[in-house]
Amino acid sequence: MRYSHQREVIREIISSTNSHPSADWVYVKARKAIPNISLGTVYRNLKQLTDQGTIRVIQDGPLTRYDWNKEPHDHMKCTSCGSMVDIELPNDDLKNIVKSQHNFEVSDVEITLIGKCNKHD
Amino acid sequence: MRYSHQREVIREIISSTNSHPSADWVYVKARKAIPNISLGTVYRNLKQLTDQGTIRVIQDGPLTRYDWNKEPHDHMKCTSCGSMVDIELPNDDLKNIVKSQHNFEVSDVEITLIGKCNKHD
DNA sequence: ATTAGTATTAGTAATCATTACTGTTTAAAC
DNA sequence: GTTTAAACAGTAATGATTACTAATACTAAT
Repeated sequence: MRYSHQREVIREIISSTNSHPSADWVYVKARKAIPNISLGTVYRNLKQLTDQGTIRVIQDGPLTRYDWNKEPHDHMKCTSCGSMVDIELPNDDLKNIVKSQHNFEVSDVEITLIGKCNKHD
Repeated sequence: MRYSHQREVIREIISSTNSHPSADWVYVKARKAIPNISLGTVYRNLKQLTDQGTIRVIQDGPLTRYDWNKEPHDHMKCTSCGSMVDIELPNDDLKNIVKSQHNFEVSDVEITLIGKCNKHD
């Protein structure tokens, strides 16, 4: 893939946060570096970066978010503050269950825990 | 909530399938019973049925689907045929991990297994 | 360094799913 | 039957995403 300044800026924006930003959030940030960048450019590059495995997509209900952390991990979503936090959970047991009981070959496990984080005790 | 023929038809359509249909799929089906039913009516009633707990929403990537099965359960999504199949998985271990390690009070656990189902060996 | 070729861009229009609005219809309480 | 508010059909509006197009800018070959 050919170098582009816009893509590099977008990649850096996503790499610099743990907040799993949406396309629009990236767009607002990107405009501070490149004021006339186009929203279409943001979407196109997010797709390219996803396709080449540089970032990954996570789905938060109907909202699409992006994540630089490609290590296998899951998420906790807080219903009070809306934040989505990374967490590592074991899932070998789950894989084995579906493999043995349903003959379903698992390539990926997505776990989201919904609840209240420790800020809202 | 007041009775409505439209809502009853929509509820029956969802209850009659395990395919976790989208709003549009329900709309197409509903028009066979009520040819001039409005898409807005479908959405409004899907929301009402969800709010009153008669059906539940499941998120398939950016696509919103509906499910009559309110028992706690998870889903297997086949990357070959796109089907989404119900499965019951234990998740007490996961709840305990996040409770003890992150002080995160879990109200709901959503697990989606992505892979190939037994039709595509 | 210049050129040529093509990927990428900005800007805008189009699409898709969903929600909001508005005047009309209808369930159901009196 | 009359009344009243909820629900409706039809349509417009919204928000996220994708598609289009002419101009721009990397990059490899000259």
